[in-house]
Amino acid sequence: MARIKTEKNISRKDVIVSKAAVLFREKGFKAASMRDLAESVGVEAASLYNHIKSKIELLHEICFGVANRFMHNMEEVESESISSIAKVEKLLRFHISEMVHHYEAVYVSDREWKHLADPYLSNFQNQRRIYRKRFAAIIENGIRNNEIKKIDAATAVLIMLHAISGIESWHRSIQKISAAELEENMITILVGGLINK
Amino acid sequence: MARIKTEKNISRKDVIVSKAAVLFREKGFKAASMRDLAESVGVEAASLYNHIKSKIELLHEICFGVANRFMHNMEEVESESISSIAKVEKLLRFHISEMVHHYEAVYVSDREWKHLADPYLSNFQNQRRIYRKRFAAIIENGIRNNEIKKIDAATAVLIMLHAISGIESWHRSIQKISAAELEENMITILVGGLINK
DNA sequence: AAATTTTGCTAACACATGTTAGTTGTTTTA
DNA sequence: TAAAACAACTAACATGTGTTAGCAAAATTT
Repeated sequence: MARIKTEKNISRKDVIVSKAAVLFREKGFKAASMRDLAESVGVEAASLYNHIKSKIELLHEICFGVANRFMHNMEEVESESISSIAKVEKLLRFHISEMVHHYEAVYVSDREWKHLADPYLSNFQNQRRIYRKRFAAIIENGIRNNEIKKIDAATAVLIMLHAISGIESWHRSIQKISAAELEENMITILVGGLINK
Repeated sequence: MARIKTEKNISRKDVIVSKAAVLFREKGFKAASMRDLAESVGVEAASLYNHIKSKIELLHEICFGVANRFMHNMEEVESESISSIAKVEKLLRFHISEMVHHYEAVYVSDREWKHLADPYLSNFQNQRRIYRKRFAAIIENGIRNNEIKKIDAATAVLIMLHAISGIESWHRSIQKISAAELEENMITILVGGLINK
C-alpha cells in the first residue's frame, strides 16, 4: 500500500492534477483513461477517487488554473502606463513563458476545453472571449495613436495567440534553440508585423 | 431502407468521410462515435461498414487527403521563379484558403492526427516534418539575400503555420469580417513581420 | 426476367470505460 | 495507546464502444 508521495504544501490532489495534465496533453482528454492516470500516479484507479470527484474535475482544475493566471496577468498589464506596443509585448512574453514553463497545463487548456461540460464550458468560453476582447482593445488603442498598423485587431489577436500555441512543436523538436532565443524570435516576428513603420 | 444519397462522382464512402470530418472537428476523434456518425449520415452504425474498413480509416483518409494537397502545392511553389517573400506569401495564401474552404478536414488533420496508428502515424509525422523543412528552406533563402530579417527560420514557420490554424476561431465567430479581408490582414501581419525593412 | 452485387437492417459480442461499495491498512489526533 | 481520519485495495457494475454475422431488400448486370 504505497502512498502517493507528496512534498510540503502539495496535496495528493495536486499531484494527480499535474500527472493528469501530462497525460491529457499526450493522449487527449477522451483517450486518456483513469487507469492510465492511476498507473502514472502509482496507484489503483479506484484510489484516485479518494482525492478527486471525477475525471472531468481534473479538466476543470487544469483549464481554470490556466485561465485565471492569464486573466490575472491581463489585469496587471492593463494597469501599467506604458505604450500599447509595450503592453502587447508584455502580454506575449507572458504567454510564451507560460507555454514554456507550464507546457502541459497550457496545452491542455488550449486544446481540450471542448470536453468541459456546462456550466464550466460556458464559463470558460466566456472568460476566453473576454480575454481576447481586452487584448484587442489594447491593439485598437495602439492603432488609434498610430503606434500600430491599421489592421483588424481581432485578427491580430487570433494570430498571435495561436502562433504562440505553436511552441508545442518547439517543445517536441529535437534540436531546440534556447527558450530565450525562441522568445526573442517570436517577439521580433509578431511585434514586427504590427509596428507602423 | 433509405440509401445514402450521392451525387455524380461522389461515392458513398466520400459522403461518409466528409461527414466524419465534420463530426471529428466538432467532438474530436475519440469522442465521436460511429453511432453519432451513422446518425449524421442517416443510417445504422453497422451499415457504415459496407463502405469503410474501420473508424481509423476515416482519419487516414482525412489526414492524408489534406497532407497531399499541401505537399502538392509546395512542389508547385518551389518550382516558380519568384522572390522568397513571394513564395512565402503564396504558401500562406494557400494555407488560408484551405483553412477557409476545407475547414473541417484541415482542422481535423491538424489536431487529431495523434490518434493515427503506425505505420500511418510515422508516415504522417514524416510528411509534416519534411513540409516544414522545405518551408524553412525558402525562408532561409530569403534571409541569405536580405529579403527577410535574420530570424530563426524554423520558429518563423512554426509561428505562421499555427497562426493560420487560428482561423478556426474566425470560423466560429459571429460577426466575421469577410474571408478576403481576413486573408489580407493575416498576410499583412505575418509577412510584415518578416520583411527586412 | 433471372442472377448477382450492393447496401441496408437487427442482434449481438467482446472489451474498455468511469465510477461505487465495502474493506483493510496506515497516519494523525486526542 | 486508543480513536478518528485518511488513503489504499479488490470486486464489480452499468454503460458506451467498435465491430462482426447473418439476413433482407434494392439496384445493377446479364
